[in-house]
Amino acid sequence: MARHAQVHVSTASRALSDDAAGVSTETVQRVRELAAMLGYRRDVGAAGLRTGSSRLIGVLVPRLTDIVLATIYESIDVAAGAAGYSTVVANTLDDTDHRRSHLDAMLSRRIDGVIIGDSRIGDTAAYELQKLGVPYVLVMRKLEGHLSVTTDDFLGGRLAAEHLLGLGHRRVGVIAGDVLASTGIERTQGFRQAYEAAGYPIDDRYVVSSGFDTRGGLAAGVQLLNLAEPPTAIFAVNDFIALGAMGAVRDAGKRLREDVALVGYNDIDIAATLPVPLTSVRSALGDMGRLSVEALLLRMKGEAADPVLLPPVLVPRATTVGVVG
Amino acid sequence: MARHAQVHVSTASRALSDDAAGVSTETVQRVRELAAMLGYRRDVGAAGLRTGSSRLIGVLVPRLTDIVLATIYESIDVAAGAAGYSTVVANTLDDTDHRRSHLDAMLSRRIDGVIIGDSRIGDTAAYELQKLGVPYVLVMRKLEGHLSVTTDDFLGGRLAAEHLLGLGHRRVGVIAGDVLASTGIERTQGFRQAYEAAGYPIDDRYVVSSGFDTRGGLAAGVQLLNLAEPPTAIFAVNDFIALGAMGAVRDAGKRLREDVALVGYNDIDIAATLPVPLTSVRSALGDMGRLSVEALLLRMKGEAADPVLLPPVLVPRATTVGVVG
DNA sequence: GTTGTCTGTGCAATCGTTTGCAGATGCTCG
DNA sequence: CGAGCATCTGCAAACGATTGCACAGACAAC
Repeated sequence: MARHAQVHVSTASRALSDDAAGVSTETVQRVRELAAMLGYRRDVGAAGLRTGSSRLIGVLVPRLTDIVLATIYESIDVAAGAAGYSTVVANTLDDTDHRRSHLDAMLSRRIDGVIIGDSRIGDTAAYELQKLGVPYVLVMRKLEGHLSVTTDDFLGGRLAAEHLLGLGHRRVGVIAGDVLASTGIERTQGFRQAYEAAGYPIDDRYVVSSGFDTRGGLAAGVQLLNLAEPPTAIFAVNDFIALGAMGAVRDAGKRLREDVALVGYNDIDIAATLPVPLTSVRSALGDMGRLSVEALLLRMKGEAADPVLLPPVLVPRATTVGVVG
Repeated sequence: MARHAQVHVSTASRALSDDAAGVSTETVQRVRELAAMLGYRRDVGAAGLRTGSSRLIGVLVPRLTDIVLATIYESIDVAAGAAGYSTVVANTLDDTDHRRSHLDAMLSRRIDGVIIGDSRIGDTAAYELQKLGVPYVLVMRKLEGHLSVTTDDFLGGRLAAEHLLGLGHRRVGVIAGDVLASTGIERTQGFRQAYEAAGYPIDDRYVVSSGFDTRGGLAAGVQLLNLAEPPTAIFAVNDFIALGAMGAVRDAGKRLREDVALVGYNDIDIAATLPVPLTSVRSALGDMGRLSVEALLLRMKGEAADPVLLPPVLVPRATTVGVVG
């Protein structure tokens, strides 16, 4: 241990701490130099034992292979790092057992707070944390009664609907994602209500649920295109689903836009460079991550934080319009 | 603390430990029941303080938004979890400062081992860990003199070359990725050597480096297609680069396959469902993650582990062949 | 010269575990 | 019935840091 090196005992702790109050400048300097020379590293775990804070934030996501969540996690990690916290992330695969065991592991490490990115209707994780008194914030997906930082999914769905309505599409389909995730639910609701308000209510057969990945989009796309009167446009509640739907359109021998228009959601990087660039509703993923950390830090200080609802924007591309604006 | 609840003192520790030797079955049962009732959770950090093991494995990746690395990380986390370890992942963005600070944070948490997925030529992280005596394994990218688990990138490059040679392409371009990453280097070398062996050496102007993302692929693609005699086929050393190149082909008003054939690398999920499905060299990403954990666990036990070189397979699709086999 | 204030340092307890050692209890065997 | 042994439990010392408190010394004021 560095402290036993040359100098005194545990005055070193004070010397190495941020404010270093009550220690002579001279001593501080000497201790710090020695620490640097010896390659001394404070043991965060041991410090946490005493201070009660692990300086660790847990992040729950469905899957990191979903670029959307990976992007959010990246921004969370950056923001947390800037505040002096490390993050631990867990893939819960939208599965109760995985969530349980990962959350348990996090609590065993005396996590200081949790950012939940995988909540679903009926989910108990948030309630449990509430009961345990562990600060938490929901991100991306919301849940009634819990603080969340999300985009305005309802509005996003409406934007997609207005875009397609403006292009003259009357018979449209929706690939709605997970029926228990607020994102899929609200985007679908916003979309349907806009169509209904315009006088073209969408039949339930034209709304199919799916996984949030390419595979799910493919299957759902096939199902929609196999209807007796297939839709002339499809709204996919996320870009991966849209990519899968592209595969379905191709397999059905149809052309994107001319035969079937397609709108995705989130506007991930690759949407713009695809052979047929994808129209998508853009959400500010990085902001979401950053703001969720800010909200969590407030909660960890015991202060109140307000829910956040970021406004989405539709980016028109070749899957819906001929000439890109 | 649960132990002070009803029962004895720290016999509880023994009762809760895995083998529970030297404790009566009766006591074990009683303690465990009580622990369950009280929702007691062992503090891993405090235990680590005593035992010297944090049961934490650090993982260094360039970016999690790169699906390839996210996939590897997922499998690492699963394999580590099965062995009773948690993982912490860090985005180093292929940047020295980020790597330094993240590695420092990990060492401060007394990490038990590190899996390095972002090594580049000239990188010191591996040497530093070696010097500190912290077990580590390289994954995905190799580095001379360090244990690694990778796919046979040289062979993968050769497979791509043989495929294009077989289709009659003589003037080809390569988008080589990061010049300091072994993946890009070896895939490019394998590809070039196969072409050279076939009697069609590739001019340096037809080999351009790039970032490993869509953006980089787009820029490099534009550069290749702007050559006086543009290539009839392009080998991109990863699928995201290939996606970017697709954008370049589209922007140049050319058709995929007919005008410019395209081969990617890694065969990520979306490659198959694109409007024009992408020919790609598949590597067993999940296996790579799992095997890297196995190798690391061996090293952590002080045993020797052998380097692993997984064989890639080429999957032909519409960007190179008319009818998909 | 005594008292008081202030600054800088050291002491020791504490956080939640694990673990070597010793003590207690009950059993077996001679 | 006593010695010896096995089995179970408790004690206490670590692990590496933080922090309230007390103490030492310097200096000023009265």
